[in-house]
Amino acid sequence: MEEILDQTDLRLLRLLASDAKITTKDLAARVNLSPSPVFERVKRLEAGGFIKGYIALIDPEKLNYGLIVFCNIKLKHHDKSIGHQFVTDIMRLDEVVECYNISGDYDFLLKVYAKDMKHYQDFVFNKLGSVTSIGSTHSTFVMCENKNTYNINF
Amino acid sequence: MEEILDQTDLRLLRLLASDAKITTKDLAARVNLSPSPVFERVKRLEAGGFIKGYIALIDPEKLNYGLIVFCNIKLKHHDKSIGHQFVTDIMRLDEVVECYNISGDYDFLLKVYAKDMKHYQDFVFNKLGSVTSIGSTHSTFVMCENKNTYNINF
DNA sequence: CTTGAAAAATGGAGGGT
DNA sequence: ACCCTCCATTTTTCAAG
Repeated sequence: MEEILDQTDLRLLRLLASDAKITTKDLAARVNLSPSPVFERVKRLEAGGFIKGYIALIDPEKLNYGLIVFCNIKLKHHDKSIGHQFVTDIMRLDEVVECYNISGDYDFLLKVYAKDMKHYQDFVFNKLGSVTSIGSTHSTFVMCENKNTYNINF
Repeated sequence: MEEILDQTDLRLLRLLASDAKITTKDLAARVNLSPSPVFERVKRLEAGGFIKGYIALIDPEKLNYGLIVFCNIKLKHHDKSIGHQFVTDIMRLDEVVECYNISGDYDFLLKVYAKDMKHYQDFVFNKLGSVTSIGSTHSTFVMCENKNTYNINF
């Protein structure tokens, strides 16, 4: 697999990044090629890992998940097994949509979706509360999501 | 538009949330229906705003964007026009993929993708540096992305 | 919801520059 | 190596019941 992308490949990635449902035919028209080479290029981009997958974006608010919280977490100790156990425990929690190991005062940053403050309180007390590797937490509440592109802008 | 979803609708949303390319035929098999009603349900979910769109997930690392930074921002002043100007300015920056108005010590939280530390430094000095509404910033660097589901888990 | 059928897209064969 | 033009197969899409 040759890992060099030309400008056409990049344009295809940008088009697919904003609309996974665009047809090969339309893609072809946008990059001034016929469908066949475009089809092959897209397959190459998929096989090469440039495209990790195609997903539908679901509106959380429509499903009554209106609250986004960034939850900073400090572990009790910093050995490898505790960190691994924490990640394993966190992976199971549906409310947690993202988890990052971070620099700074805290060890992990979670992005959490909750229905409301009551739900979030329940999440912190009952779910995070039973993750024994956690030392302390600090929650930052989102008042407004101003921008989310879901992909890098390259 | 009836805003009540049954279990079949929820299953369709979950299936599409993880794979936008699944065919109506396969969807139908998964929910034990024929393609036609599934097709109609999906159109209803799209029209009703439950599905906001379909996107390809691009691997940032493959495009040499290996650095994720959460950048906390404090504004100089807190009037409406300054906040609005800040959001407008931030929307233009390609490196910023997400922007949230948050509670706590800082006013905004940005998720930023950069090629490397040098690129991020340039972003902070040259791009954020020219956004005059910014008072101060605090950067948190991601060492490892442990989880990202890209959607709520409902 | 089902059947059924027209319109469109996919995915590949074969050939050209 | 890359692209094109067909074309069979599959899928989408929308009637009518």
